[in-house]
Amino acid sequence: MTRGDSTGAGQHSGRDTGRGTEKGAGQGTGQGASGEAPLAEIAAALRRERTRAELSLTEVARRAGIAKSTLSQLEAGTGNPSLETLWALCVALDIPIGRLLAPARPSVHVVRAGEGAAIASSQADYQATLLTACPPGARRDVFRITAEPGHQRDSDPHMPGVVEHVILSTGRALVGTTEATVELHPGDYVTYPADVPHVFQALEPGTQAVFVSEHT
Amino acid sequence: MTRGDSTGAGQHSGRDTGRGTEKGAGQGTGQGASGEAPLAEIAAALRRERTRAELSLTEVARRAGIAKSTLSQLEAGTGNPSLETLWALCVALDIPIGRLLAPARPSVHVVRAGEGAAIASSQADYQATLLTACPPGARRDVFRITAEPGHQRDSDPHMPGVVEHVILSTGRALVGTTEATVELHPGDYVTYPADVPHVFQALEPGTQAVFVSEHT
DNA sequence: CGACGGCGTTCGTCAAGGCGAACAGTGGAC
DNA sequence: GTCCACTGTTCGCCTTGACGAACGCCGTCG
Repeated sequence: MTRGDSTGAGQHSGRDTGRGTEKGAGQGTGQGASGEAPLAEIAAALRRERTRAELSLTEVARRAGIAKSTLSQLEAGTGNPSLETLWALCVALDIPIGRLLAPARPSVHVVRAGEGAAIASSQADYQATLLTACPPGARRDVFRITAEPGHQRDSDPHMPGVVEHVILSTGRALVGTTEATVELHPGDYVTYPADVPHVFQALEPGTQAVFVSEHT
Repeated sequence: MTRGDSTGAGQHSGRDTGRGTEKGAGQGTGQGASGEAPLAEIAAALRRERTRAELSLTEVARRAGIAKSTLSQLEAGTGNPSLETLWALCVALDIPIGRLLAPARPSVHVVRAGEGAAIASSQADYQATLLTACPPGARRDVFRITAEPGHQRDSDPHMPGVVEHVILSTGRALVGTTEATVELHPGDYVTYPADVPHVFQALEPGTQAVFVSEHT
């Protein structure tokens, strides 16, 4: 790995040349585009999923058709698996690849009005901000929401993997998970996992928002 | 993998498996096929995302800190990238890693698309209106838009099948195809095909809208 | 007790992934 | 026209991932 640069053993992948760029990491909920190889996370996830399935390392290796030594090293955080290896493991564990690579990310991510990577336009009086890109295969339904203050609308957790997005149009509202609620002002954007309890509470009369629900 | 031993799967020597490319199959079931080699898909996704970002192969390779030869081979469908390589590419392209590895998931989930426009809420002071349901497999990117009146923003046709949605938050705007333009007021929603010339023209200062781009 | 079968780890070996250099095409500047 | 900067591709070389075998470690059976 990392032929030219950095340490040989280098966990840290070195090739973060692009690191410099780091444009606000648009991405919204993305996996945080952290620059280092997710070796440790892979290792942890691998072991986690394996124990969850109550399988032995040997058994998983056998099912995946890879050497157990390889799997052992992987779970130890050593090594840098190839795509085929990863794929085989995911099939063996019957999990989507993303489960290994996209660690649970229960954070609420806000893009304030005026924040976010603005996409340059040839016409200066037009601005577009990418709030979140869409993972392929995902389903996204778009709602318009009108809410009045007073009660607080609690939602029970939806199916795992559901993510919700809210862009406040007018008024004010408290939005987010019950543990991490944010006050939104017009133009603000927030996204949060919806497979945990979450809330939408209008703070002003005539509060309106655009609501996007994303089912994986 | 697909070494000598193995049980069942993966006879092909792996690498050229994908030659077929473009298996329409995938989609719904995700990786259910347990078939090998998301190679072709990686290759396609890689090139797709790269062109989407309007970057050259050389540039992406440079940002990722990998040899352009490697990237070239990857986009050609040859090779079996390591995790570090994949990760570096994802960082360089500023996309979540799952975007490359696609297939969503296994769970059979019911699609209740297009059911009922207005969704009743248990709390009367909360209203949600379903503007549009999402066709499975579609990709939707969500933008926030700020526009000032004056010029008219014309857009050239995008790729076939692209559909755009606009929900106006504040102000007024003319939106739609060049042949059928509509004036939007706050709360209004419009959708139109974007594979023909279309337009977004703010009519009031500080016009804001939520913009959803849908690639099939 | 020793033998067996399970586990996960470590050790050489070999092929394959990744690298850099050299390669062919393209478009613009002069 | 040549030169230059750039694209993406194809070639040897070499590091490194993946392999199988051997290892040490428990339980359990004979």
